[in-house]
This record gives sequence, C-alpha cells and structure tokens, in this order.
Amino acid sequence: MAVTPGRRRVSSEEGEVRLIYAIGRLDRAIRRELRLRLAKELDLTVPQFTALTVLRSRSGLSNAQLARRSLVTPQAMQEVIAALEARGLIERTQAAHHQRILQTKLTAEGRRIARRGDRIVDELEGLMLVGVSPAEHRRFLASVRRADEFLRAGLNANQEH
Amino acid sequence: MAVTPGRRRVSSEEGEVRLIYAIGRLDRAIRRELRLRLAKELDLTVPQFTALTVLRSRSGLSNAQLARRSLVTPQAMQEVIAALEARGLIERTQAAHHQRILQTKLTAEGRRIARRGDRIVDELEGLMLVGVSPAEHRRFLASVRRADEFLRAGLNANQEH
DNA sequence: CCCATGTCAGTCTAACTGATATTT
DNA sequence: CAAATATCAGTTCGACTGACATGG
Repeated sequence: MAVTPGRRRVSSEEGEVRLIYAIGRLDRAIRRELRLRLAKELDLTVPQFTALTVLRSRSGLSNAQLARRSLVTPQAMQEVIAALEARGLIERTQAAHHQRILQTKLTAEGRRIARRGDRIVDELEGLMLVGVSPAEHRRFLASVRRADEFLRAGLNANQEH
Repeated sequence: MAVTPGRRRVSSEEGEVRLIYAIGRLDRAIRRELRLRLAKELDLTVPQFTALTVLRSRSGLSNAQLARRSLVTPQAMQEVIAALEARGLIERTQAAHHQRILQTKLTAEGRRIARRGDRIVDELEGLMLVGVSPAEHRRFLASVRRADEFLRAGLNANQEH
C-alpha cells in the first residue's frame, strides 16, 4: 500500500459521521426506492436502467467498454446487456474493424423506456433537493464527481502489481 | 404518487450527468474497494463493518432497531448480526423490560476490529478528498446528509397508504 | 386480540471467479 | 503467441417475501 493521502485534520473519532458512511447511507436510500419504482413501472433493474442511460449518451460502446466504465466485470455487464437485448431495448452489431466486438445501441423503444425512467429519477432528485439553490446543487454535483475522479485515480495508481 | 417536487431548473436532458447517477457511481467505487480491503484485511463484509460502527456509537440496539436505522429488513440484518456474534465481535443480552428483545453490544475484540476498519476508511477518504479544504469537506458532508434526510422524509410522507 | 420482535426457509439480484472460444 | 473480447458455468453476497413462534 504505497498510498500517502497527506495529512488530514479529520480523523475517525467515535460518534462522528463519516463522509463515506453518509454517502453509503444516501445511496442505499436512493437505490432502494429507484429499484422499487423501476421494477414496478418499467420492469427494469437499476443496472439495466443505468446501462440504458450510459448507452444513450455514449452510443456504440462494446460490452467490455461498458463494464470498464461501470467498474464491474464483463461477465456482470453481459447479463445486463443480454436482458436488454432480449427485450428489444438495445441492438448489437458487429464493429466494422473487428468482427468479435459487438457495438451496442438503443432502439427506439429503448429510448422511450429510458425517458420514462428519467421521470422517476427527476422525482427522486426533486425530493432530495427540496429548497436547494441551483448554485448549491452545482457545487454538490461537482464535489461528488471530483471525489469519484480522485478515488479512481488513487486506486489506479495503487494497482501497479 | 402525491409528490410535488416543486419547480426545478435542472431537467433530465440527454448527455447531462445527473446527481443521482454521480452519487451511485461514487458509492460503487467506494464500496467495491472497501469490500476488497475489509475482506482481505479483516475478513468482514461491508454490512458487517457498518453494523459494528453503528453499534459502537449506539450501543444496546436490538436487531429490529438496527434494521430500521439501516433501511433494510430485520431478516437481512439478522444474518449480519449472527455472523458477528459467531465471531465474538458482539454479544447479545435480553432486555430487562422485555424478554424477547436482544440488546446488542460490541465486545473488546469487536471494538479492536472496528478501529482497524477505521484506518481503511481513513485511507479511502484521504484519496477522495485530496486537496479539498476543511470547509469544502464540511459543506460536502452537510449536502449529503441533508439530501438523505429530505429523501427519507419525502418517502415517508408518500407512504400513507 | 393485537403488535413488535426474533428467526427459519426459500427466492432473487447482482456481483464475483474460472474456463473457453474467437479475433486481431 | 499475446491481448482483447464475448460468453458459458458455478458461486457468493446481500437483499427480499412469507411463515411462524413468542412476549407484552
């Protein structure tokens, strides 16, 4: 473990609420409710919906690329992809330059379902952000994304076996 | 669905990064790494370690109380509790006023393991917060806790069947 | 009787590791 | 041969629902 996080003034005293603990608690509340609503209204799991939204903005990704972006194994992502393809929400075509790679794109129905999922996400975000100013919202989002980037950078730097 | 999230200026346009998506992505990165390190160094799962830290600050909770605080079912929490008890990290005693309720407390060994887990959490938080000022850290934590409270409040208000 | 608690059983989700085939 | 990709199989973890006993 060659990590040198630098000196921090926040230690792990008992009774204190940790940032990692608070994030985990919030995410579990979000995912639980999202899972219930996506299952009930759209018959989708959370990973399935997530893959739809990623593919919407990054059309043509392969299964392996999707898995890397999502920080899961290709095997885990493949189950998600297979379910979406079986329902006709995505379609896969061989890449021109490489016969083995299957590029994945949303179908029209896939886009329609993704938009309906957006409304569920809108509702939950609305609940989370009641009374929060746009500036505060932006700062919050920026903090989350920054933490994610730094964590992944630190982990990758640490991975040199 | 009697929710009225109020007007927000942030809609779900394609290509935009949603707060909920960013939080989910960050939490998955955290949990994945935490899971690997807790398993390797302490032979603990993430829910087991979480339960230890909750019991450390709130000693004497019953299984049902722990489950409600963690937003999982009593059955799910019971597996966690059983594993910790089998390893001697917690002990359970009948409540004085109610024979059926088992109050749960950390053992000395449980406290020792929890402290070693703290160091792992410290390292990961250090990576996430490289170069972040204490003020920014506090604001970030406050935003997360506020979002969690408002989300749960909104969901409870919505639960009136 | 009602309700909260604890617990047993079975199920399902969503990840994992291992192994194998294909393609460049 | 090496590396990346896809995919089959088996496994584990962590949640769920249902059923049921017990104590207040």
